[in-house]
Amino acid sequence: MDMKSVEKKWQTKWEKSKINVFNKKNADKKLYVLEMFSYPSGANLHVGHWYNYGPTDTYARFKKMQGFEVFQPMGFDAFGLPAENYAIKTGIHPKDSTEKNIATMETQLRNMGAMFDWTAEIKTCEENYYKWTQWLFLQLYKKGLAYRKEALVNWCPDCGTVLANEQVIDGQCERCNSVVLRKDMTQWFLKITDYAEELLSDLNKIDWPEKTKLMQKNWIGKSTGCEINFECETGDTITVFTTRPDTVFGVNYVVLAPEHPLVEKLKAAHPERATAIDEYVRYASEANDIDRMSTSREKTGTFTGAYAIHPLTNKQIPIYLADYVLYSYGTGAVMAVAAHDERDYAFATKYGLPVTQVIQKVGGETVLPFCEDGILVNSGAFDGLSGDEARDAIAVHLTKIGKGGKKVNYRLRDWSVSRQRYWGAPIPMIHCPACGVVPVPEKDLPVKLPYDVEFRPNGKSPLASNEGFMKCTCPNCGGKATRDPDTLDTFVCSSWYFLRYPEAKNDKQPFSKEIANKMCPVDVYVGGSEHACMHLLYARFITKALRDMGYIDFDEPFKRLVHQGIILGPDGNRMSKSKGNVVSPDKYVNEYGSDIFRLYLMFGFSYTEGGPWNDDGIKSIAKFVDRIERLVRKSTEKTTASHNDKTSAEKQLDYAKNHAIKAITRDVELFSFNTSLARLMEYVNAMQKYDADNEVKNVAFYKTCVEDLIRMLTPFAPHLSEELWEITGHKSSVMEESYPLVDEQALIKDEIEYAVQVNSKIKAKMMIPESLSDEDIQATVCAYPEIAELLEGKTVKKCIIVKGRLINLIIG
RNA sequence: GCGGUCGUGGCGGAACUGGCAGACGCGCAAGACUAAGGAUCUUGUGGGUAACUCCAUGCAGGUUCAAUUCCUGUCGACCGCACCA
Repeated sequence: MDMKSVEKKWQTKWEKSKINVFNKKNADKKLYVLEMFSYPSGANLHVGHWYNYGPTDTYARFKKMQGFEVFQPMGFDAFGLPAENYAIKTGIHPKDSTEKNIATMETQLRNMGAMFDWTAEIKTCEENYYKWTQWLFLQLYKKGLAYRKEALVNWCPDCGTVLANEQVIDGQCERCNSVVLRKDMTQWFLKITDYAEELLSDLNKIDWPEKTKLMQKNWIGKSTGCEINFECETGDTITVFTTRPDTVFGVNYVVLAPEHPLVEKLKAAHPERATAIDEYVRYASEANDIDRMSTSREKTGTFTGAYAIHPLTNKQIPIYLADYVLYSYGTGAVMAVAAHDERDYAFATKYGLPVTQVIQKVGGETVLPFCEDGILVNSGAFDGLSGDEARDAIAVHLTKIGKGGKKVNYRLRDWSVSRQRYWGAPIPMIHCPACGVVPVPEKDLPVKLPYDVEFRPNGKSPLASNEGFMKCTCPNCGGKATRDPDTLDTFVCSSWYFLRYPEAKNDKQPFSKEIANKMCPVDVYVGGSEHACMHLLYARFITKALRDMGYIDFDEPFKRLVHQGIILGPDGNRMSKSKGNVVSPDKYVNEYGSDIFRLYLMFGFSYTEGGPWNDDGIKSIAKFVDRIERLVRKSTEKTTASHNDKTSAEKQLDYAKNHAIKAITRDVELFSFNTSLARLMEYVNAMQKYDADNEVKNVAFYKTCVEDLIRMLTPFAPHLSEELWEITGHKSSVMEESYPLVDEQALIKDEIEYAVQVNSKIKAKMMIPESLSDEDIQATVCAYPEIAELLEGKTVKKCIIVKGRLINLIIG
């Protein structure tokens, strides 16, 4: 079969019949199947795209044949750094290169033959989309979920620009490998931390891979502990956070992060330490990410000269600065318990500070630092309590005396969304000298991204140098004002796109509440696991925020999530141009066609595992397809020899068919495409055997077997199946057929083969009638000559029967 | 360092809630049809052994009538987080 022309033929027919377009009339049976949209980076689809989209399309088609009204849209995550970097290198404008790439990728995606509903296409870089991304930002601002603050950003001194976190690889610039520095800049943040608890607890509600849920859980990083106040000699209070209030009697010193605001006051109170403090603060601020983040780095710090008062013992506690304490977590200050914390122990040992043991190991010698739970000692009234008891009792006591109390902290930080980059959605904010920060009125959206901009990096936002863009009037007072020169992180664009698809052309709203509630959440979302703590977390946050603002009624964007595995290069490494191990799908698609290529992707790998590319098997898939074609063509030949009853051969074939239907129906649901195809192959083998062995067939029965085969194959090889369906004399599309249902009757066998074990070793196999009771089975087995021989002179102590599988006789 | 996933033939990979390990396919071998076959079909194929049988799911133990599956330890690969108090 000439797959090229067959594919073209059916793609054209599908296009004409609008079979892939979602039919709103059937919305009550909707199933929203979504693949993560692509970034239009290169011109051609790579194996990863195919591996994501091909098998998922099979799932979608399968569900459609089961009667669901499937909505499977496709679009492009078109803003972002690669296009801009490419522009910096080549001078080709990001808009031009992106549009060109999209055009090519669209063609390739159409040639793939997936049932994407192209009427719902989205491109995030188009005005009719980013207008609503800006609208989203304004709603978050109104709700108090977007705010501005000074923060440290990644700064590449060689490129002279700010880098996104994703552009920093192991503390280095991904482009020039310079060590990235930290720089203070005023940035927009989204308050994802407001949703930390719900983002954590709602993980229980969603059908996602456990691994991904765990990654989000760790990323959110809830820790339950206690805040404790230390009165400082300056009259200020240092609040520390600890998960180990049970060790509070062992506090040897208090540590502030070098960025802590109290540092200035302490310095003023202790001029003799001013030089040392200044030096240390400078040292800490100059440390780059690699050094600062390394756990093996030697602890450093300096004494402030000041003391705090221990809230329970009233002892004087020295206050230190050290950069192993992070300003951005908790209160930016900790109580150091050298005896029971490895870091504090290392620091105390280095600076000759005392180490006070307050926890004793249960059953064994206590070796310091001892960081596990034990029994309290040297802790006044709390002596003898265990860890849990002590943590509770001490927290309660601290609350009573007003020196602290229980507290929950999260590791999750607010989401920094300002990018000093050109190719993104402009932040719809205006800076007015008189009124301050003023949001752009919604009626003025979109804030258009100008085309003529010098986007080569010079350390400032590219838009800042574009006067036409920057100059504006304040919507509040009408005076001269300037626009925010930054653009939004592209993850903002992709945090809500699934809401837009059902109404991609709506020019009045981003989406309507009614349709969003009907179409969403996404029923099955398929994409790579690398987005676990970025896109997938952001989308959950935005969904919850929109719900709280009353725009939608559901809590979670993606009900079920599946990650495809990664196809590696033939050498077992990740595909990369520099390694020269990139496999291009085009070569195979041209040679074998899109159906065979996707069949091979499904058959050759375990979908969620992926693995090294190997094309040995692709020919075998081509052979498999040939066999089916021959079988189908032969079945259409005129034959007069027929009979109407069901012989045992037909019963066997019927069994094989229904066995395959049952297994495939179960396995496709689990995204287990390789086993689904294995069952389909078994069925084809059974048909071949029947065809070869039976000159005289039950023609009517065989015809349904052939037609069911085509139906069963349709989601896996849609073009081929349409062609075969036509060959068997049908005028309609096979995609309008129902997926065959299991006839359970056909699966009932008169006799089942049992494995017979004696003392857990297999001794025989025998056929046993289905209907026998356990007693009868045992009697039958014991009477079987081979077994009876082994039983001679022994008694059967126990007989274990696993219905339909195995019998184990324990004798002695 | 912490957390997680995974180790099965020459290869890709199967094995539902513990129940006949190796489904399906590749490769390989033999045969058939052939002038020929890189086409097609048939048969065989975990390892050792002449055979009865024995040994096999990274390694070492344990639980069980029964372990690829559960538990403990250990080695290796991969992924995520990483001074989070």
